[in-house]
Amino acid sequence: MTEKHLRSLYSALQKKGLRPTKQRTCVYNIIMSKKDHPTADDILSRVRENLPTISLATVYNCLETLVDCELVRQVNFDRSSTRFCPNLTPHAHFKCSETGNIFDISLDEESVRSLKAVLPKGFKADNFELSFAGSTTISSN
Amino acid sequence: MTEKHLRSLYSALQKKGLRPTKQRTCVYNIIMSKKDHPTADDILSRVRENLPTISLATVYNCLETLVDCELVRQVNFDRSSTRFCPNLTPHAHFKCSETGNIFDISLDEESVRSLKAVLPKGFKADNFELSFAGSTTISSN
DNA sequence: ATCAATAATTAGAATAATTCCATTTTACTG
DNA sequence: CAGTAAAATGGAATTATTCTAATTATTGAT
Repeated sequence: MTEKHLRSLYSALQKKGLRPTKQRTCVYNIIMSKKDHPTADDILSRVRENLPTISLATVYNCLETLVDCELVRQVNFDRSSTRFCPNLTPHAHFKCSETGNIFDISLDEESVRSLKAVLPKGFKADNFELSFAGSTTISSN
Repeated sequence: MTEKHLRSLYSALQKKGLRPTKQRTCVYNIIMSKKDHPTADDILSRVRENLPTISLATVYNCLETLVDCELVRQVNFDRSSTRFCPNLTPHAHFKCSETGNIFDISLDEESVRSLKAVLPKGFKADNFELSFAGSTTISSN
């Protein structure tokens, strides 16, 4: 599993002529190893368990690279810090107003189609973001 | 028209025991008088044409009040400054990657229903945000 | 393997948007 | 119109992020 991820990472980096440094590898592994939505700060502290001297600037650099390579996704909720998401399948997000927990809501092809169908002629979307806020009885996933 | 807005403003404020100050009134009028998506800074400079001494902090305070009273809506695109939107009907946003222009995309009831239908059992949404980024042949509205 | 060239990391300073705070001003109530 | 509570103000503080200049690591060629 980590092997598979390593290969995706290396080939995606190579495609752009970027180097597979230990910082990039570690940041990527950390994100892939837990299906949540950590902030750059969260990632910094998780990564520091393996690379105690990594800097926040590097974490930001690595994250930017990984997002550019489409290996991870960026999620924003209002003005709070950007979160990062290992889930590359089409999905929406739900944020519980009480707990702050964030859930991935998977979208089937039909939903994605009907989503994009709201756009009138003349608009071509490269990407979309759909997020909900509310309450849930689900504790976590 | 401004008369109608004034009445909505006053009654919404009254409902919460808040005072209709000239700053709040002016910020509200400015937002309602142009169907775009200004930032707090944009609003500051527009409002200063009428109230030259208003401060940015007050603009932020007024905007917070207006959002709480559900008289205007807040829109966030990634990490850029929050924008404010006079359109209270259900709609999505489209941001043109080339020009930065933001368009309201109106949603009929059916679309809103199918949007909310993506939520599994156990999730109850108070609100949602749907935004697209891409390119468009439409210049502006 | 070694070296130069280039890319990446680092720490800390800088920036941008927003919020906080202490003081002054304003609006409502009696 | 006086007193009180709310709101406005200017500036400092905060938060998330980006920039900068110096150091270190990686890669490709010898």
